[in-house]
Amino acid sequence: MTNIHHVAKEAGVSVATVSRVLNGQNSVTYKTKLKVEEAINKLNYEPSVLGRNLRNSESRILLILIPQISNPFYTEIIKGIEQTAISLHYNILLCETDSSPQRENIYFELVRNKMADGIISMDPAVNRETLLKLAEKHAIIQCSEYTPDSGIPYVTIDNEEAAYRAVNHLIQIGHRNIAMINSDETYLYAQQRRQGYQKALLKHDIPIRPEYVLHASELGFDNGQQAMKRILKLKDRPTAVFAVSDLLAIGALKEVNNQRLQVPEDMAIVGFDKIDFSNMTYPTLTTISQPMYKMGKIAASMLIDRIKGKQVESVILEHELVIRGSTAG
Amino acid sequence: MTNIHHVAKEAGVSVATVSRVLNGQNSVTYKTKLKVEEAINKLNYEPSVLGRNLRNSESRILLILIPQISNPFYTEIIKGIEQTAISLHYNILLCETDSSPQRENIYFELVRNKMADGIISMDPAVNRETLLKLAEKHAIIQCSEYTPDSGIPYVTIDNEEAAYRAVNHLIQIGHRNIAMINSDETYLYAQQRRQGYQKALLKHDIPIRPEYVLHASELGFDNGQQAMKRILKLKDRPTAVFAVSDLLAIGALKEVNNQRLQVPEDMAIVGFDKIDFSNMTYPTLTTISQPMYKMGKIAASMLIDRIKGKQVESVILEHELVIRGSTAG
DNA sequence: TATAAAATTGTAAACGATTACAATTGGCGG
DNA sequence: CCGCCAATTGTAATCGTTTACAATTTTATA
Repeated sequence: MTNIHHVAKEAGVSVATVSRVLNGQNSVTYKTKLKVEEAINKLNYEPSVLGRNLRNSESRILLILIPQISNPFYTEIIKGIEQTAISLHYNILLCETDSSPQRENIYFELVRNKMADGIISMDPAVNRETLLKLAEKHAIIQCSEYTPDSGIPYVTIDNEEAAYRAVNHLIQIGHRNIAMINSDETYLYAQQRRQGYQKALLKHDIPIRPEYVLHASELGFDNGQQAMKRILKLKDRPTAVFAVSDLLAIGALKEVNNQRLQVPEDMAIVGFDKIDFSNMTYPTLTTISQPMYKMGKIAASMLIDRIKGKQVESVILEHELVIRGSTAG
Repeated sequence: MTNIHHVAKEAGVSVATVSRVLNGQNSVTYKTKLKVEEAINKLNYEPSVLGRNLRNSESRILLILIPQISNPFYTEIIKGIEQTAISLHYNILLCETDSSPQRENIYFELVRNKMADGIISMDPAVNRETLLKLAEKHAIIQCSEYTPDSGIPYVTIDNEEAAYRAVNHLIQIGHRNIAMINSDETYLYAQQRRQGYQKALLKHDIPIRPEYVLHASELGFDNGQQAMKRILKLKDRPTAVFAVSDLLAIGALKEVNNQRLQVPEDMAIVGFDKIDFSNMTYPTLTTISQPMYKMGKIAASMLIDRIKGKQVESVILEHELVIRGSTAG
C-alpha cells in the first residue's frame, strides 16, 4: 500500500505539503501542488481513512437506530438521511435493534469508542437512561419518537393532532363506534395518538370504551390481522378502525376482506404513515401522511450540526390526512 | 478521553500488558490481569476502535450495495447479512446506489482506502469492470445478481428454472397468452428469467410473441401498473402475466382491479420474491419464494471468510413456487 | 542591495492501539 | 546457592495521517 511518505518522496516534498494539497489548503504554491498531484496520480495513491480518522478522531459515520428495517416508514426516512449525509461526506451505518437492549448496546458502544460520530435514534423502545447518558457526551438526535424535556433534540410530527384528525374524519362520515389498533403504550407516540383518538371522541360526546382499544405487540401485517379478528368479535361491533401504522391497517384490511365484509361499508379503516403499499391495497387506504423524507433530511443535518458543536432546535413537521378508498365509498 | 496509557499507569503495568489483557492473551498472570481489569473499570476505559483499526488495518465494516432500499426483497436479505455479521463482530454499512455509477464509486472508494473490509453487492446495475478490478485486491461477494466466470463468488438461485416453473404453472392451469413484465434485460437475472419464460412456452409449443414482453425501468408499483395498462391494450389480450418482481406484480394487480377486471378469472398474475406484502393483496399473489434470509446469511459468511483469506465457492439456493389467489380461483 | 515581512515548506510530535523483541522474574534441579 | 529455562512483563517501533512550530524562501520596501 502506498502512503503519504511515498508520495512525498516521489514529489520531492515533505509529507506536510502532501497533506496540505490533499486537504485543499491554499498555502501551497501552484507549482508544488502540480508536482504533488502528479505523484499522487503516478502512484495511484489513496489517503487512508483509517489514519486520517485516528488523527482527527472522527469516523464520519452516523448510526441510524431503527427497530425493524422492514417497515417502509423507516426506509423512506433513511433515504432522506442518506441524501443529506452523503452530500456532507458522512456514511450511515444502519442498525436494527429489534427493540432489544443488548443489540442497542452494541451500537451505543460504537459511538462511545469513536467508531461512529453520532446517532439518529428512531427506536421507540430505546433504553432512555442509556441514551440520555450517552447524549451527555455525544451527538444524538431523535427522529419520530422522542424523549420530552430530555434535552435531546428531535424531529417529529404532532402525533396527537394527527390522530385527532384521523378519528375526527371517521366521525364526520358518520361513525360512532370507532376502535383503535395501537401499539405498545409505553411508547410516546402511542400515548399521544391515543390522546388524539380520545380527544376526538370526547369532542363529539362519544363515550370512550376501553375494550375498543387494542394493542399490537409489533408493527406487522399479522398483528393488524389478529387485532381485526378480535375487533370483529366485539359486541357492538365497531364500524371503523384507526390503526397507528399502515402495516397494522393493511393487515386489518386483509382480515375484513377475508371475512367477506366490505370496506368501507361494513368497516372503515384509517392508517398512519402513507407508505407506498397503502395505495396498492383494495380499497386504497386512508392514512396520515408524514413527511418521511424531509424528516430524514432534517434529522441528518441536525445531527451533523450537533457533531460540529452547534446548538440545534427540535422541529415539528406538518402532516396531512389523505382520504382514500378505505373510508370514502 | 482515557487511553491505554492511562490504564497502564493506573494498573502499574505497561501498555503491552494492558493490550494483552484486552485481547485475551493468556501470557499474562491472573493477578496482573485482575489489576488491569480493575483499572479498566475504574477509569471506564473503552479501547479506541480507531487506533485499533489503524494498527490492524481493518475496519470490521462490511458494505452492502443495493439499488433501492425500499424493495422489501432486499430488506429481508439484509436481515440475514446483519445477523451473521453481528455475531462475528462486523458492522454493516448500507449503501443505496440508485444504480448510479457515481454513487457506486463513493462506496468503492471506501473499500479501496480501508474504511470497509469488503462488499456484498446486490446491485444488478453495478459497473462490472470496476467491480472486477476491485475484486482483484479486495473481498467481494455478489448476492442474487452475479457476474458469470468473473471469479467473484456469489449466492443466488436458479433464475431460469424459477421463471420456467412460474410460467409452466400458468400454462398448466390453461393459459396460452402469457405476457411477461421484465426489468432491464442488461441485467443477468432479467435475461435468465426471460429464458425460463421462453423455455416454458416452447416446451408447450406456444409461439413466442415479442410484444408480450414488456420492460419496466425500475422495480416499483407504478412501473407494474403502467406495464399492465399497456398489456390490457394489446390485441389478443393476454390472460396471464408473469412479473419478475412482486412489486411489479402488485402494481399490475392494482391496475387490473382498477379496470374492474377479475383476478384470476380475467387475468392471472405471478410475481417473484414472496415479499410479505404479497400475502396482503386482494387476491393474494402467487409468487416464487426465494430464501432471502438464508441468502443473506450465506453471503455474509462467505464474505467474512474471504476477508480472512479463505477460498469460497459460489452457492445456488433452492426456490419454490407458492400458489395463491392470483392464479388459483 | 539590505532588510523586514509574508508566504511557503519542512520537521517532528501527536492520535491510540498492537506486537516483535528485549528484559526481567520465578521456578527448579544440581 | 547458582545457573538455566520458561513464563511474564516492558520497551519501543509501527500503522498513516494532520498540524504546531520552526526553517526557509520569496516578496516588498526603503
